[in-house]
Amino acid sequence: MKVSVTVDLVILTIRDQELCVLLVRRGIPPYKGRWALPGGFVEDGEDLDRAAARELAEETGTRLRGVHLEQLRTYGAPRRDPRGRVVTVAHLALAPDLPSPKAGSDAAHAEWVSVDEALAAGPKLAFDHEQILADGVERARSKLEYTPLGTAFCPPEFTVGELRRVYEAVWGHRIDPRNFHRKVTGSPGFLVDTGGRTNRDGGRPARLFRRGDTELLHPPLLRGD
Amino acid sequence: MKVSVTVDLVILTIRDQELCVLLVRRGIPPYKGRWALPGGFVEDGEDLDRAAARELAEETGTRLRGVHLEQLRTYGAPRRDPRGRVVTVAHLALAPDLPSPKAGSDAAHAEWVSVDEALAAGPKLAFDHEQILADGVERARSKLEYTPLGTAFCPPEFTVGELRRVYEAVWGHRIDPRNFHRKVTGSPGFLVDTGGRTNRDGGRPARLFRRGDTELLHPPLLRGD
DNA sequence: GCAAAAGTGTTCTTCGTACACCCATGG
DNA sequence: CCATGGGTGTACGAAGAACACTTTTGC
Repeated sequence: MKVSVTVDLVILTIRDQELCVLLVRRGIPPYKGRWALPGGFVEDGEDLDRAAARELAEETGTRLRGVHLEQLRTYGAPRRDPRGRVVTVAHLALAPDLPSPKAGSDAAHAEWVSVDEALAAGPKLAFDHEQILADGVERARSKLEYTPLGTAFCPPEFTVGELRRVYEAVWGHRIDPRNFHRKVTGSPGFLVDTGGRTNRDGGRPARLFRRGDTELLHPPLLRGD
Repeated sequence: MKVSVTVDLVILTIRDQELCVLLVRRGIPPYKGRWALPGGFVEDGEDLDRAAARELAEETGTRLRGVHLEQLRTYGAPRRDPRGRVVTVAHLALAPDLPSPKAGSDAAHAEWVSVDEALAAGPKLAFDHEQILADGVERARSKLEYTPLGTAFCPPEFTVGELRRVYEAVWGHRIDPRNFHRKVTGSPGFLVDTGGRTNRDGGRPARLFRRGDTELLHPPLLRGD
């Protein structure tokens, strides 16, 4: 049996201290007028990860510098798309706060929406995208515990305070700044001190860091909620 | 673009203190004579999880009592199957030690193979099944840390010592029996004391337990390797 | 009695949490 | 001066690691 295969993207970022997802407004049926996750068909001869990267670049209008992209899960319920059998390989992307999609670009129809708002009661999202978004958010929350992926939400150079506010936005609660500082600076391979300083956050100037090369955190940060 | 979609299964169990995977010997090209993961095409109107459950039942010849089944990852490199574009949704199953596949049954061609042997150097497996198996084993190892899924390898009633030997087989190293005992019996919702006892393991009779209803372990067991 | 496995107690150390306190800037 | 955020020190308690020790069976 032959089916169509698409990739759908859960692209997360932090804007104004809130976890946000990139959504597009559907212009044609089915689900016309509803929000949907960006995505598209896998092309001939194209690997899944490659298709996801292509869609990500098209929708955000950026190169993939510093953006984390991974496969999330595949959704293939028989009637998830009323037009026919479509299996979608969902991917999760974590991106720094990108400039808003510009009018006139490919991504003009895309908008950042607060995750809380997108998942609020009521069928706001097309297809099974509410489930996909919820799975993506849960994956992101849990990956921040045992990987250094919080840095994927930050610009190339960032302060410990900025990184902490990322974790606070994703997990939805306050973290003790003193203990967080000790934890991340003491975790080998997590952060690299650039030697630079900034006072853009106010108060005493803070050290600037780049992400380190570790993939896993030992011991993990704890959500503690 | 239309493609074929299959489900492939990484079915793990413990036999003779070793982590084993169920493999089938391919009788037709491509990769004729090589080992492969069991699997098959997703049928019309069939959900992915349902297809995986059907294949699992067919290959093991058992109902799904106590067997854990979850989606693993999707593999869709353009040339992973020389016959054409095939995307496979791999699933991971953890099963208690099942009776050996009987001659004459659907699963007569299937055999339990040690994971170490299946992943040893040299191209023993068909397609990209070596990668899929490696991903499945890694998923299983890591899930045993923070979920009570070690019990999925055990019969309905089991002793703490039997459960410990499961962890030792999966992680490949010894665990202190005294600390392990305290850890699992003290973890709320992990184990339920049936009141029964057995001396099938020799030595002092051990309490028999059933799995509890928790899905997550707080705090996790640690691999510590 | 001896071997083997179950189960308990104790000690040491590591690590998370809470919070007092000092530092360096802007206004 | 004060407010704001950066960064360090310390004390308490929970949990992991190591291991001595007792219990209950089979042989």
